[in-house]
Amino acid sequence: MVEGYADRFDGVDPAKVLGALELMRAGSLLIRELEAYFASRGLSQLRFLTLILIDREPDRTSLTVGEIAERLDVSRPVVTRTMQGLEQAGLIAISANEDDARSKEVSLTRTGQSKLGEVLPGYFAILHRAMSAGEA
Amino acid sequence: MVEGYADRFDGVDPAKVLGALELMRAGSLLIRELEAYFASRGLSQLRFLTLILIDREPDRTSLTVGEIAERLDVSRPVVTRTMQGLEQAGLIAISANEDDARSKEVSLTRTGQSKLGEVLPGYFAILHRAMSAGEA
DNA sequence: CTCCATTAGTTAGCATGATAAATATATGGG
DNA sequence: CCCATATATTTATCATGCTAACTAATGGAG
Repeated sequence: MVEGYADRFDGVDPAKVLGALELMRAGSLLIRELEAYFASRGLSQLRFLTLILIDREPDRTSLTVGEIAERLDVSRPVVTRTMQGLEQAGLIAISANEDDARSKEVSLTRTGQSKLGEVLPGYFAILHRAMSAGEA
Repeated sequence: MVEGYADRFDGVDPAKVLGALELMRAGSLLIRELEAYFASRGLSQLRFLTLILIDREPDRTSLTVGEIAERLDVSRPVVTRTMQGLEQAGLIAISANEDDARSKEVSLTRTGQSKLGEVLPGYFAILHRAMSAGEA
């Protein structure tokens, strides 16, 4: 279908257009697969990535809402909402920042650490398989 | 960051994991860029793809809600909602199917055809540029 | 012919992304 | 010291995807 259109525009290479469409498709499918995996374990991609991020932070055991938003490249309100869910699930603890009362520190609970360890192997397995199988 | 984890799981190739992460990242960025482009023209990806789909259908000038859902791989309720918006915007017309009163035929209006022609070059330009520049 | 399972579409409600505006705290110039 | 501005987070609202449940129409078995 693309060729019929692409012919009509200068400087457009149908192969590249198809590549871009394939990229979006493959990316979306992988994201969808991961969301399903996480959902079956009471998580979501963003919840999971938050846990990893705090776990892997060198020299510290907590991050602020703003830091999480920046590093995961999502808006702060989304992080706020996600943290509320994670706290209710007992996977993180939220405490005051001693130096700045505006800020909050988010750290993993033991439960959060366990959950992370429990979910990681499957996560990498899905990523690994995705690149071994379908993708171009 | 990936290596530190991947080492701990058998059969996981960090390069493939990184490739999968890059795939998701590139796909998401491209989708985001297209959504921004369409939003600036009163469309969305799904609205645009619907217009294209009807326009390119051979031998017919309309499609049903179900056909659109199936071909674009989205759920029917999403198509219903999207068609309501497109109809209000005057880009499509919805009429009864003579043979089956449950079904509806969605066709492009002149305005819809113009809008499509107006937006297509920019669309292909974005796809083309995405594959020429950033992607691995 | 009638009844019931199936099909087309819609409505209701949830999740997750965004932006704009509200709230609370910090901080620097006068 | 006080106010204006800036920063950290939250609240409110919107967009767009989903599934489940509802309505209306179809069509085949008996």
